[in-house]
Amino acid sequence: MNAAGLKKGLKATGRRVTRTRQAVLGLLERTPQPLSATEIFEQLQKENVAIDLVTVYRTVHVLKELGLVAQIELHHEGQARYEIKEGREHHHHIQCQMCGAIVDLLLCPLKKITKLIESQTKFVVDDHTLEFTGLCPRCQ
Amino acid sequence: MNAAGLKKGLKATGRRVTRTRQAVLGLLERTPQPLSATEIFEQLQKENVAIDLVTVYRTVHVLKELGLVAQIELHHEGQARYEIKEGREHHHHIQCQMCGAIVDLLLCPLKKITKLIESQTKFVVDDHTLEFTGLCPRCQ
DNA sequence: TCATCTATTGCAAGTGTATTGCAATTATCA
DNA sequence: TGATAATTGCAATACACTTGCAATAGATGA
Repeated sequence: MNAAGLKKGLKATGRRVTRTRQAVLGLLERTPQPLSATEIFEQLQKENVAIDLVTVYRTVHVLKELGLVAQIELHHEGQARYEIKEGREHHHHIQCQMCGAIVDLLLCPLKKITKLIESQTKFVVDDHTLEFTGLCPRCQ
Repeated sequence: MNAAGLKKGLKATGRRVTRTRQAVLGLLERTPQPLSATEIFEQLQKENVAIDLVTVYRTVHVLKELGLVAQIELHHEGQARYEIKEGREHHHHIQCQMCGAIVDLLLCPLKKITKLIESQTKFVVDDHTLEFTGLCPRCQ
């Protein structure tokens, strides 16, 4: 686990290194798919890590602030998911509408398009979301 | 108002032409921005159209099924918005993170990219979401 | 026009995700 | 080790949206 990065970030912002923060970060690091707060909660329960769902929410919030974790919102899912950000390229996702599987897309095609949008709208673009849905090879 | 389209769609699916359905469609047609269910509810109240919030939700659901209205979900807004679909090109939006203003983007750059993603992931892509956030000219 | 049938509506209650207040707990540091 | 302040768990709350059911109101045929 990126314990050093976690510790450094927490210290730098006057926060404490706790069991639960380490457990949540550790779980996200060893899970390939983005997890929802509920999934984090349930998985840690299974692993006998005592943690409240409220604490999961507060923890992912902190991890986001430290830049260690990214929050993603998939199409019509009605809940946020979290994944490790540190050491990974900016990317997007595709989700199967049958089985719910989530796969990373390794390209983000929006850099050029962002320039175009800025000149068209006179906005200063700060961020974007891009998510695809469809059928995965198994569910076709 | 596209009363003909509404009537035709409703009849074709064994549904009834009601005051509330006409009122919701009419409001969406004369409002340039996408509206949330609560905003539809409040605006119709102002106009002395008696309607319950529950009915707004049920109505936009029907209008979506008829293909007359599109549901959009902006970045971190936590609520869906609805806009007229009929007669309009497929498009996306940019929202100002200061004042909340929503502006249409007149291009969708994802047709070519969709092909690429399909060959990369072996998914069959069905839909996508793409939303930008930033600062509008006034708020910069 | 009126009666009948059934879709639609409003109200109340219920879901599910996420947040907040506060007292109890625990990490940190002298 | 003991003081102090951040963190946690629990209960309550907020908010978007949905569901059950009785009352209402379109649609249809006589």
